[in-house]
Amino acid sequence: MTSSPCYCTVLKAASRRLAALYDEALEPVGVNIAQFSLLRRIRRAEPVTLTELGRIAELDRSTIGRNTRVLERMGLVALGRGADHREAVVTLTAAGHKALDEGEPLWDGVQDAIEARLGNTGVMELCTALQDL
Amino acid sequence: MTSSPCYCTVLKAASRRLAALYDEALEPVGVNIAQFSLLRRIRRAEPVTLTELGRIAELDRSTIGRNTRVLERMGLVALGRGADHREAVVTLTAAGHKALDEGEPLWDGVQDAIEARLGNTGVMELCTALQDL
DNA sequence: GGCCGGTGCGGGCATATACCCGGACCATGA
DNA sequence: TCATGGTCCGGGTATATGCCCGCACCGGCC
Repeated sequence: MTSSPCYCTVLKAASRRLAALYDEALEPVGVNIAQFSLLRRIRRAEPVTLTELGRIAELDRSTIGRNTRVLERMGLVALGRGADHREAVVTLTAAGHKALDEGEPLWDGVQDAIEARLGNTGVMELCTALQDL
Repeated sequence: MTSSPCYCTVLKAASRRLAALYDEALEPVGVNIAQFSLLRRIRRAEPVTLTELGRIAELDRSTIGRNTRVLERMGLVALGRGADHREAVVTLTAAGHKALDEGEPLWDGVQDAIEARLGNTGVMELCTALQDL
């Protein structure tokens, strides 16, 4: 057997390269891909608690809390308390919706570029493999 | 067109899951997969400067500098100055070699598990796609 | 020999990420 | 009612990552 590459390292490197692509495209909107993705998840689940958001995004709850607070400082989301006073409830602000609307076409551009580079089968295979990981 | 998933987000999530796998396996050695991977790169290129290491690992030079300093604090690598007094030269310590030797079989185990899960074609397709990104 | 552009490093700043812990709150059972 | 266990959040700590800036050093050119 020839020595295989470290799948984790290869994945991380590709992840960083890809993130840089998206970040550059989203630069005019003032958010990075992690923030944009989080905004989209919030829009889909809104109103949503931090714990639920963490579950959806497969992120540690404390990570979600911190990332959400960054969006709050940016004025893109609002944090409030739910009926259950333990829960922190997240909702999008008008500026948050605007950022999503402005970012969407830019994001689409990157998605299209990637699909063009990998081809339909390539994309399909990639998604299948990532899902199995 | 059905809406496609954000390739970057999917990739990052898979990357985190995978890292957790490797980290758990390497736990007895006391290093995480990022550190283990960096140690392997150092062993392959040793003696090597930080800038060169960053180029190899596709990481920002300041990132490599910091990560290497963590390994230095752990006693796994030694940092010195080269003939060119601007350069910081990295070499493995005995403890660094030991960590690599101990980690290798654990790392192999995770690699094998992944190959078993994806199958030969799956792994091949994944690597091809990641390379093209 | 001294100036000057180029190169390499480290520090500052910001975000992303995870683990652990303590405090607040809720619901249930005694 | 109230004690108990479970849930949720936030803060502390540590690593990972990138960008920018200033400092030190090197080599070539005058």
